[in-house]
Amino acid sequence: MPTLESTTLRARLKQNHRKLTRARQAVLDILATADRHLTPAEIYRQAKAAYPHLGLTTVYRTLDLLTELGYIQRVHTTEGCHSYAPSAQAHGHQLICAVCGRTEEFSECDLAALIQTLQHKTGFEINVHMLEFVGRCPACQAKRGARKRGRK
Amino acid sequence: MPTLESTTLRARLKQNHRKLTRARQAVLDILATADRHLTPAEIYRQAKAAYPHLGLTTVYRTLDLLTELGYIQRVHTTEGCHSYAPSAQAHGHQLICAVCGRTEEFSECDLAALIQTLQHKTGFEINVHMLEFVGRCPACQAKRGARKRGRK
DNA sequence: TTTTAATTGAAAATAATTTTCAATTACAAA
DNA sequence: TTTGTAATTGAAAATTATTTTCAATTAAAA
Repeated sequence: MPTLESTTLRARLKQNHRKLTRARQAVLDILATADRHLTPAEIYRQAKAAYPHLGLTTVYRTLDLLTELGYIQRVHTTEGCHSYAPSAQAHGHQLICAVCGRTEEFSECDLAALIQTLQHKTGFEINVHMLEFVGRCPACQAKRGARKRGRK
Repeated sequence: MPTLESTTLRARLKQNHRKLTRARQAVLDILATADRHLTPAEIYRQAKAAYPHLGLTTVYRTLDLLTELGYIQRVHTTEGCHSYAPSAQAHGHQLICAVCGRTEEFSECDLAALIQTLQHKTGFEINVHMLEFVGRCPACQAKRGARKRGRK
């Protein structure tokens, strides 16, 4: 189970003859402490504050790398899939707050029975699944009061 | 439950003071008969064959419209979310073939228990969920023989 | 028909992402 | 430590995807 800690990452990189550079470190630091999903542009802006020499191209490249290694993952929303969040667990399921964008991971998902049924019914061989829940985090519920109140 | 049939669509559009134009019809026809997810560019190319006057801008606009009305839906894959498939069912869960891109819908998904548990554990209020399975459709399994054979 | 608001497509504008390439840097080996 | 080298970088250019603008057209209500 990969974490965003850099000692672990350094070792993982070494295996692949890759380096832990200041640029990568800066991108990593932002995502490691983020509790919401961030777009490449947001990550760039924040990481550049800590390491002003950073370029946007490198952010894109680093995001690809960290995704490949499983340290982070893309977050899908109804609008699109242009932001990233750390993936602490291997499984990578997400709870996403529609109000503030905060993401939280969970790993328990008992889909085995459903997968069995679907494989039988459709003949598909199922290898991967993606499961995300969207709603409101506790903080955002508190902020705006009870559901359905104050429409628009 | 909306279908891609145009009489139904015409009525839906009329409610909103909108028109069923030849351009919209052309886009619709492509998606209605598609059994795999298609990008805006692919839809444009195919629909233009039937209606050469069609413009790409209109394809984008029509995709937005049909999505709003629930006739089609965006398909999310690990690479991105830039393609669309008809959504016959209200619920909109998908089975996606990683080889040929074919999509099939299913509606049964018993997530109630999981949602309960997660709401309890995390305090999130869950409103929406997205569930997709990726694997190989029957045809693609047949084509390449048993799993794991012929690596690369 | 006639009228009118909705819709269109071409072109331009914008936004997002990738490629190119010479300069720099992390790190293994001496 | 220094040194050699492959990996990495950032700026700029190129590419791709999407949206906006706007005058002309069209579907459908009257």
